[in-house]
Amino acid sequence: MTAEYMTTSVSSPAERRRSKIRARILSAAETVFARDGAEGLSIRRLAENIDYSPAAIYKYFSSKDELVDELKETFFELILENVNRIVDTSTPFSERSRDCVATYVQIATEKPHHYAAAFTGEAASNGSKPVDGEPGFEMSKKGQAFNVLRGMIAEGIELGQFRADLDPAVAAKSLWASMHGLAMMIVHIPSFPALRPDQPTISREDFIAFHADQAIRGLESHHE
Amino acid sequence: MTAEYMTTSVSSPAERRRSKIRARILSAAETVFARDGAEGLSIRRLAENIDYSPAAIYKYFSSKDELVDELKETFFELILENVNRIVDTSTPFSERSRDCVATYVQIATEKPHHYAAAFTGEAASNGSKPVDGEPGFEMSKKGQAFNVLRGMIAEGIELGQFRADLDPAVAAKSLWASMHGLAMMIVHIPSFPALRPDQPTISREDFIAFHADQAIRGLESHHE
DNA sequence: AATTTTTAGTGAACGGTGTTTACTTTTTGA
DNA sequence: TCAAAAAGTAAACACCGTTCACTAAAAATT
Repeated sequence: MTAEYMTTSVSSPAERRRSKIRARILSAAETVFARDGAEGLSIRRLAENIDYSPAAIYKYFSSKDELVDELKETFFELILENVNRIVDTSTPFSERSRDCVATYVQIATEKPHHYAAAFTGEAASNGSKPVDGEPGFEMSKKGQAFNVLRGMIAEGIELGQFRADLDPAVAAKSLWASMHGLAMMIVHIPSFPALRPDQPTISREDFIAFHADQAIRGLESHHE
Repeated sequence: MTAEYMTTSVSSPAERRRSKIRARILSAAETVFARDGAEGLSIRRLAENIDYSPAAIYKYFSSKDELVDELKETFFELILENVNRIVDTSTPFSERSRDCVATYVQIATEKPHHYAAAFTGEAASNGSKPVDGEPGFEMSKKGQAFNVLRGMIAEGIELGQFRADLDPAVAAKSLWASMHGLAMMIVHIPSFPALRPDQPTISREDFIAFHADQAIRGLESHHE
């Protein structure tokens, strides 16, 4: 019992083979998902794509939800990476903070199905599993992204650029909600910021910048 | 052909009977929908509730989507009514504008399934029917609600409370997106503004007020 | 090396969905 | 009264996620 961990090296050939197939399933799923979203991804069609029987998928994933959850987590990894890249630059704070939130929206725009699914699946899975010994929100990629945002706001307060009476955690949630709203709008209304397919409004890029600016303005203190 | 409209009074008994049944279907659907949302509402269970065969529904609605669309439109009617009630009060503008957007979020919170469905179904139906002679966005309840918001911002600009360089239409969309984000957060994360079922954050009501204040601040001009 | 045990993979089925088709019954209008 | 239109239905179609009983292959144990 003591030397149990010596039975295999860090991963046996069998384990490596297994996770290779898992990855192949995920990869095929990712392709379909990016094109057709969560509803368009069916276990049956997925199985057909990789020449397996539908039941075979269940040897690697306990449910479709679990499979999709992995795609979502990978997506949040992508967001986190990109946001961190902005945070770590040395551009002036006011510019950097605006870039940071705009980038968040930008990525959501590029993978709309991922973004929509990442937030619309929550209720079902969150309500039914309050498993107490879980990894926990703080360590999930989503949680990490939130912490980056909160840190940024704390920095702004220290610099005197943001109002001193702000609670960074509350302000971060508010700012996040604001960006989330724009992301969702773009995801669900393809022509946004145009309300109809036809004409006249500013470009999406400019709108994102405006919205980010607007949200950051709300946090700023006004000393002149 | 000229006196066609005299064939019946404004509505024949047959027509009244028909729309009564239609209303009965919608009413039963509304009940299920409020409890279980769009996915939980099935034509088959609905038919069972009102002692009809599933196929019978299709004599009144051409698809499930059309049925759900009517529920959504009614919901937007509710939002519009409530927002208008605030707009028409004579409280000071800065308070009134905050109340207005907070009310929007409040109603979304009270009927989460309606709100979520109203925005998550859009892409599919919007992309495939650019019927050019349509009723049009401007006259839909959603469109009217937007116009109210834009009008409010225009008023703020005239009063000198909001920045003069704002485009009311753009600012309205940004403000709307901001409120939409909070509404969606609350809808999909039941514990929001708490990120986890357990502890410590401000009350939801206070958070909504904070968020509304934050968004309006972004619009304000700073004269002192 | 032989044998047991575990794992990978499958076909068929269960219960569910939205929707269509062919059919019967009822209601309506001339 | 009688043809036409509308209301209503049972049965089927084509999907869906998931489970079950089963076989074939690989791994582990003796």
